[in-house]
Amino acid sequence: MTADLRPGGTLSAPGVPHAPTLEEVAERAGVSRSTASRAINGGLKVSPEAQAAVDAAVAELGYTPNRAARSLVTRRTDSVALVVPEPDEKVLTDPYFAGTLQGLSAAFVQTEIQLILLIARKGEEAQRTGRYLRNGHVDGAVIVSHHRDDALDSVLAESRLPCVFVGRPWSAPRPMQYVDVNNYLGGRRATEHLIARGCRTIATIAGPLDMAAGVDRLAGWRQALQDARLSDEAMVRGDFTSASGAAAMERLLEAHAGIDGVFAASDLMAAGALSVLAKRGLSVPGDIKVIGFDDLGVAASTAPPLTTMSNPVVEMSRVAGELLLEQIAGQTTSFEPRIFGAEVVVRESA
Amino acid sequence: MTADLRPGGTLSAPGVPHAPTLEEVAERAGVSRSTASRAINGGLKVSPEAQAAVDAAVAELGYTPNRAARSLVTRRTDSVALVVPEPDEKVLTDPYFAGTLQGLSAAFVQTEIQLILLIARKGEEAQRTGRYLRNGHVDGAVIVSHHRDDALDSVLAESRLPCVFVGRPWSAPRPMQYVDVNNYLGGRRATEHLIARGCRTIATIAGPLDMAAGVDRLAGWRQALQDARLSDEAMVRGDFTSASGAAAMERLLEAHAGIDGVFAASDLMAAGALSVLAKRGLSVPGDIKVIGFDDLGVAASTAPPLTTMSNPVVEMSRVAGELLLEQIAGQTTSFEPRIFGAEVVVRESA
DNA sequence: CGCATCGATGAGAGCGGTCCCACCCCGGAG
DNA sequence: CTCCGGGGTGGGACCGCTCTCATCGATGCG
Repeated sequence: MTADLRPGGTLSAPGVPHAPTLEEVAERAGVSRSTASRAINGGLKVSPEAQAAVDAAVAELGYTPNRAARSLVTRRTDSVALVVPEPDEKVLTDPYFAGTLQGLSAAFVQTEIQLILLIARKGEEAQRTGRYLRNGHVDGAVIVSHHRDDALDSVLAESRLPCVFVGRPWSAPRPMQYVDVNNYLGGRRATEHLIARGCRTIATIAGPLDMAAGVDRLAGWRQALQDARLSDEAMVRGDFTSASGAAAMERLLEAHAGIDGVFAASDLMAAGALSVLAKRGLSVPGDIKVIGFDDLGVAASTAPPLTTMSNPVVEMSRVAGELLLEQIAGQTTSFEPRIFGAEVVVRESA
Repeated sequence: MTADLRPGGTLSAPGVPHAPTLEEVAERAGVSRSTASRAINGGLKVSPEAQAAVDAAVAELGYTPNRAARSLVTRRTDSVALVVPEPDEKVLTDPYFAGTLQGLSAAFVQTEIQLILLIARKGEEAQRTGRYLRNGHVDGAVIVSHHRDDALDSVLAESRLPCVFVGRPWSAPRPMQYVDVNNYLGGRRATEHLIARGCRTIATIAGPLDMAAGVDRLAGWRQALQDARLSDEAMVRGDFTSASGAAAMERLLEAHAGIDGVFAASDLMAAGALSVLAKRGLSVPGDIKVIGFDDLGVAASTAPPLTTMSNPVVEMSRVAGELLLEQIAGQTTSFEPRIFGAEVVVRESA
C-alpha cells in the first residue's frame, strides 16, 4: 500500500514506473489538462501549437489514457464481449469459433476496442454472465453458438445492450440483429448436389436441434428430398463434433439399408462419418457420397477431401463486428439480419 | 448527452435503466457508502445487521460494482490478457489454442477475472500491444504461441507485468515463468517409439524453428536417432498446420528414399502427411509409420487414427492461470517453470 | 469606436468506487 | 469513576479522466 503512491502524493516505488497521466502530459506540453485532453481526443478547438506540444509529450512519455478513468466518466468501456454459451471444448475447438474470433478481431483492429471472452456457464454462472452484460461492463456483445435454452436472448433483449448474434437467435422479446449463412438453402443445395450426383437414398447427420443452424440445415435437406420425391427418413442427430458424426454414421448404417448419400450438417461430423465409412471398407464417393458443411480447413484435409458447403464465418463475423460498432454508435438504421450464401465446394467425397 | 444523467443529477432516460451504484445500495440498506463497501468486499468490521441489510439491498437492486471506478482507485483491473502474437488463422484454428482458452477459463472461473484476448499484430500494432500491456490495462498476461522475434519477452520483462508463458519463452532480460510440455523428451520418445516399431529411416516434419516447441522436438528426434546410430538427415520444416505438413511430406518423399517412419511435430502436420501418403497409395502403418504430437482431438479422427504424443495443454494452461494469479497476488515463491510429461498414445499409425 | 462573435483556453465539478481517519460507544482495567 | 482500547461507523479525500462553463483576446461589423 505504501509503496505505490502517486506523484501527486509523495513517494513511488523505485522499480515500478507508474503509467504517465494526462496531468503529466499537460504539464510537459505546457498546457492545461483540458487542452491536453482535447488534443488527444480528436483535437477540436485546439491550436496547432498546442496540438503539436501535446503530441510530442504523449510520444515522449509513452502515454496511454487510463481506460478506467475514461470509462468512468464517458460510460463507455471500449470493450465488447464475445459470448460463448458453452464452456466445454465442443465450441472452442470448432473451427467455426476460430473463424468468429478472426473476423471479430479484424473488425476491431482499427478501433480502441478490446475483445473480452465471456464463457457463459450454466446455472448460477449464467446469472453472473447476464449481470455482467447488463451492468455496463461492456459496450456491446457478440453471441456465438447460441442455444434455445441458454436464455441469453431474453437477457440481452431486456438489457438493451447493443448486440449482434452470429447465427440466428431464437425468438426474443425484441428482434435481435444477426448475421448468418443461409442454412436452409445450404442444406437444400447440398442435398440437391447429392441427388444430382445420382444418390437416391440420402441420409443426414443433423446438428443440434436447439440451434438454428441445426434446424434449418435439416429443413433444407428435407425439402430437397420432398421436392425430388425421395425418402426423408434417414436422420440422426449429432452435436457438430467429429465424434458425434462418427456415432451418427454407425447408427445410420445399422438402421437404414442402401444409403448412398449423406449430408452432414458440419464438416467435423462429416469427417467422423468418413472415418467410420473407411473402417467399414465402404468407398467414398464410390459406395456412398458425403457432403459436409462449413469448409473451414478440415474439409480439405480429410481422406478423401470433403465436398462441402462454404460458410463465410470470418467475413460474417467481421460484418457482425461492424454492425455492433454501428449499434454502439447509435447509427443503426435497420436491424435486418445479414444473410450470406452457402455454395457447394466440390472436392472428392461427392 | 442530456439523456443519460445520473440520479444524483435530475433526469434519466426513460427506457435505459442505469446500473445501481454503491450509493444507492447504501441508502437502501440504511448505511453509509463506506459500510456498504466494506460489507461487499469481505465484510471486515461490519456488524451482522449491517451486513445483512447490505446483502439484501445488493440482491434487490442487482448491484454489481462498477469495475472502472473500482479499478481507478485500486489500480487493479481484474482482467488479464491472453496474448497471441499472430493474427492469422494459423494459431486460432489450432486445437492447441482452444485448449489454452479452455484451461485458462477454468483457472479464472472462480474469480472475478475477465479474459481479454489480445491479438498482437506486427509492426506498429505490436507497439500498441506493448503499450497496452505496460500501462496497467491488465493485471497480468498469459502468452501463447510465442516466437523468437515477436519481442514480447523483452517488453514484458521490462514492464514487470505479472506474466506466464505457455510454452518456453526465448531468453529474456529476466527469467520468465512458464509452463510447458517436455518437448525434447517428447520428440525423443516419439522417435524411439518408431525405432522400437522397426523403423530405420526416420524423417521428421519439424515445427517452426523460431518457437521453442519446434526446436526442442527436433532436438529430441535427433538425439534418439543418434543414440540408435541412425541417420538424422531427413528433416523438413513445417509451421504446425496441416497444409504445411502435407507439403513437407511431399518434399520428404521426393528427397529421401526409403523412409519408413515419420515424426511430425504436431498432429495437424501429421494429418497433412497422412493425406499425402494416402494419395500416393502408401499404407500407414504398413509402408510408413507416422507419429504426431499433441493428441488434441485431431489425432483420433484421422485415417488411420494417429499414434501421437499427449500434450496436456488444458491442464498446463490451467496451471499457467493459477501461477499468474499467484504472481498477481504477490505470492509467487519460485519462478521455476512447470514442465509436464508427454506420453506416447498408441493408435494405429505407428 | 463599441459591441457581438468566435476560437482557444483553463478552472472545476463530477463519474463510482476505496480507504484513511476521526469519531462514537461500549466493556474492562486501573 | 475515569481512562483506555477497539469494534463499528460515517465523512471525505482522492484515483485519472471528460466535459461544461466562464474567461479572454482577436476579429468582423454596424
